[in-house]
Amino acid sequence: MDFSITAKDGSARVGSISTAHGDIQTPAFMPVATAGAVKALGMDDMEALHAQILMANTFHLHLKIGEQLVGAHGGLHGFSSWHRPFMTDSGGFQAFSLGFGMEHGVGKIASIFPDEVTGERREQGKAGGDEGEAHRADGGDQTHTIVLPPGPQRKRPEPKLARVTEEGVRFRSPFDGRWVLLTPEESMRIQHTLGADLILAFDECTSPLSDKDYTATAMRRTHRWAQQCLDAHHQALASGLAPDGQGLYGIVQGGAYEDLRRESAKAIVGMRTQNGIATDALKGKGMKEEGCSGGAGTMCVPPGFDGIAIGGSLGKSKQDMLAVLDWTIPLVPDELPRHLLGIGTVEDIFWSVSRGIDTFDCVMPTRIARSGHLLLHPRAGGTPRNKFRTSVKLARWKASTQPLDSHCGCQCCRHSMGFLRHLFMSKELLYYRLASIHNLTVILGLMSEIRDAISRGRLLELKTEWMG
RNA sequence: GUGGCUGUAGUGUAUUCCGGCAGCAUGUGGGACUGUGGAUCCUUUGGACCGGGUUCAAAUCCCGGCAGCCGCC
Repeated sequence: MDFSITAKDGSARVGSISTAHGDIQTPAFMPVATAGAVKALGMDDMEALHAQILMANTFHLHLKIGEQLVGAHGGLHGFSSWHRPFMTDSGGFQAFSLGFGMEHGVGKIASIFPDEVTGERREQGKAGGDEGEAHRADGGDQTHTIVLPPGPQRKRPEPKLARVTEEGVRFRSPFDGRWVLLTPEESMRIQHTLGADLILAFDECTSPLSDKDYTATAMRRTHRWAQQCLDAHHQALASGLAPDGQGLYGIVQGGAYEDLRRESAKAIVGMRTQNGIATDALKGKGMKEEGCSGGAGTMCVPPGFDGIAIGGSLGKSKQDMLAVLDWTIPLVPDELPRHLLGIGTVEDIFWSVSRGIDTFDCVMPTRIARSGHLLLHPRAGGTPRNKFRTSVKLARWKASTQPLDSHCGCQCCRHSMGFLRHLFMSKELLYYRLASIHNLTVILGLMSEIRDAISRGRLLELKTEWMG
């Protein structure tokens, strides 16, 4: 993959990520296609929406069907018949969120503060917080067990478990209960087989409720994993086990702690493959980045990550998240594309793009669609106050003969709100499809407006139009 | 025609025997949801078939209607 910038407006930039399956104009939003399909929508829909790239999920594809079967279809592209770019998540986040975070209702940005995890993890995290290479040989002793008591309202009686060791994450599959071990090498192998255009390093996403000691321990472990991912990836590229041109993003962690975020950004940005493979495939990048003009057969600096993703806990508020971006982005060279994992409300997109983020993936538009919320363009009444959304089930829509946004032009907005509310209340399948189309129309349309505005040097005006 | 059983939120039920603040589920109305969760959570609303009697007090006991179900003629 390759990345080039074509216009800038402040720190915001318009660029293009080129992949084997086409280019992605940035800033871009990736709809999430967890199991290879965007829920409720078809590939024709995604093309009509002008989606440029989809985010699929290693965790689900690995556990539900298995990467071998996907590979036998010719990878994600052949399997799903989506012939534009794909990105895959590493599976690390889900190992925690599906077995951990969701039990407490804690997302990437904490808004509530339930009881923290039990003391066992804390004590061990503290005891192991100072190691480096020393523990790699006996990772078994470096076990962090995260045990979650069932919440007061939970019907499920058994606490969930996620065990983190130097080796990787061991957890119970939420689908069939079996024990699964995910490691950096395994995540890379799975993602190579799935064959997405852009893949992510395997990382540990800590909770916003984790203390600094544990966040630091997890971050440094994630850095060691990142090195393993980078090495495994270049080995696979060289041996042909990974698709040509497949790009690997490193992930910056460090929670909401400034020194940790800076440490992480420097580590990930500066990381270079150590596997010593000097092939033609590797030469170009190393020479270009470091301005080396060595002759054939010589390699000055081995390649690092193709892009940088910002992940993990983004703090306890929007301000915390913006601070994380302000600490991290200046340490990422302009030449690398920057992805912000899991973020994607209208406000977040504006704040992040203006700080130099290039790509987003987020379940928000499609998930809230299915639970009855429709996004509002400013011309249809969207404001930060209403979070640019309305609820389709509000009683006031019951008798409405008007569409949500008569200027929208999407399939959903050809129908009256009264009809849409009826579909939702009746749990008609058509509702999920129409609502998902509408919400993606709004978000992908916003990205298009943003690219256009940056090119014209009027991002601030556009932001004012939307945010007031 | 006759005997028995049953009538409790929009729906399904608990409490009835032995009278003492009518509970639960679902639905309705409002809210939450950020590397997926058609899930889930919070909150609000809403009820003793009708009429009479006994009692300090009736969903509960008694009488009469009405309705439904089952059996018999």
